[in-house]
Amino acid sequence: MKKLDESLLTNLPPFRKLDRSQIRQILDAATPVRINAGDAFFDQGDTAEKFFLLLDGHIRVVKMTPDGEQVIALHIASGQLFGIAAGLGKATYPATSVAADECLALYWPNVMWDRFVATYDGFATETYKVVGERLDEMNKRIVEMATQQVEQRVACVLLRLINQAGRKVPDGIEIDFPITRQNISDMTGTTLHTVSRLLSAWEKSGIVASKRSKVTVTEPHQLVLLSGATG
Amino acid sequence: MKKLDESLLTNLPPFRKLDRSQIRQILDAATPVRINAGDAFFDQGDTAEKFFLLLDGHIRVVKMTPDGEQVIALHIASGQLFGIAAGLGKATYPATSVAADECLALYWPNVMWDRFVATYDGFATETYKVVGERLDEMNKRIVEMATQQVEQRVACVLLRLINQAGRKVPDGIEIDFPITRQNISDMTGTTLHTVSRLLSAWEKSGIVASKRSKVTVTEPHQLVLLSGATG
DNA sequence: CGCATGTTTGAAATAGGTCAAGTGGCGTGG
DNA sequence: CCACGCCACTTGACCTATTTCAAACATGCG
Repeated sequence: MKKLDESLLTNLPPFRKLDRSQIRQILDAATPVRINAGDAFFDQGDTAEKFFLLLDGHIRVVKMTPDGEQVIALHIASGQLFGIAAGLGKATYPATSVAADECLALYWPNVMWDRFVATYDGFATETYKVVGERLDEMNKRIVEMATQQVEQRVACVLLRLINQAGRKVPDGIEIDFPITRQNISDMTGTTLHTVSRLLSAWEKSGIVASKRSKVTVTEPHQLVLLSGATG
Repeated sequence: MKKLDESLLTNLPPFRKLDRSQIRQILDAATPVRINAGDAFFDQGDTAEKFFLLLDGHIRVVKMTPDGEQVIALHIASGQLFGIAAGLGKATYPATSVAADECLALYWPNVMWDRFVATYDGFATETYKVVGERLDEMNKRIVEMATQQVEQRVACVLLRLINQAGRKVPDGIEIDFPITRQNISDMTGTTLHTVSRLLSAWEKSGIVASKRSKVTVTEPHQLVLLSGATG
């Protein structure tokens, strides 16, 4: 196995305060994994034995209900830690991590978690900051689901996605990974039919453009208006 | 100010591993506060300068939307830390903490947070375990809101409440703090009318009994059935 | 080229929200 | 101690956003 390049980690929040030799140590302890779109790094309920860092690609964090329905709790973009059950005192992963596109990640065994926290200055702080942000995001979703109509929720989700995984293209901002109407409905607690109708309508008004599994927002501002300005 | 009794903290998770002298130190650094039902320890958006431990009473964690609607994110029972923005790298409190009944709490200035984490063994671990549990709970709520109908959501909330703050009474399990239909609707993303209709119906079937601002579940098992078994 | 997967769209059905009106307990102040 | 007013609660009637059902229609991969 060839050595991983140190530049992979240098600029990521959890490792920002570390020097080259520390990063070297961390990398030498890491195992790389690559998975295809649609596959999972781990499943909900699996014993949590490792924690991960996503280097490339996008992950959908999916929860399954007992009766088979699924809900997408959030997305993870490259550069972020995930599967950190270890850090939160959990024995099993609370959700499944499905690759939205081809993904490359590193992982470490859980025993390293405490070591990282103890040894590397800033690792704990930066990490729990990320946890705080996820808490916030989930909070916002709860509020949205509780107070807003479907149209606004879908608008919010698209805005959030272009913020987290948007790529500038000539005619607007494109969501940088494959995403279906069904996916969007799993994020908003609605049906693919309703999402389809909404996107069709928005496409007619020139707010979005979409192909199969691909969405581009052409008029973000219009979408903000539709979203009820909650973000 | 008279000295606080050490037994207050001895059996709470964050302090479980500490000895008497350590607990003494912690208590000596704490300030007690008492607030009335309906008042708030802090408001959403306030600069986060302290973190709290609830000794007695029940708190509603409330988020306000820009347009004045409110959503109850979760409840906090006595013995739990709250307002721990500090530990998650946040500069302001993300929600308002309203007392559901008369509340007694201790607080410490934020600077103590890092000290606690560094000095007291087990404090960080136990605390982040609590964060993990809240994440879980929020997750569950998101899934519920996304997949279940109002009736099931309300059933779930009642079950959760009797778990977290239930008190055995002759005719069932009572929620140990005042709670209105409006409160329940703020927790489930519905209207007080719908909640009222549901409770009326359940009261007719003998599943619950309720007075003004008081709910008792008489047939928890029936409620589990109605909840769709997600919990 | 054909199948699987994703998408569109109409029509019918409904859960639950909105509107409106009224009841009843309870604490306060006279 | 009583009456007043507030606040929580209830209930009916109506209305509509969204889901459900059903049926085609694209698109792209093997």
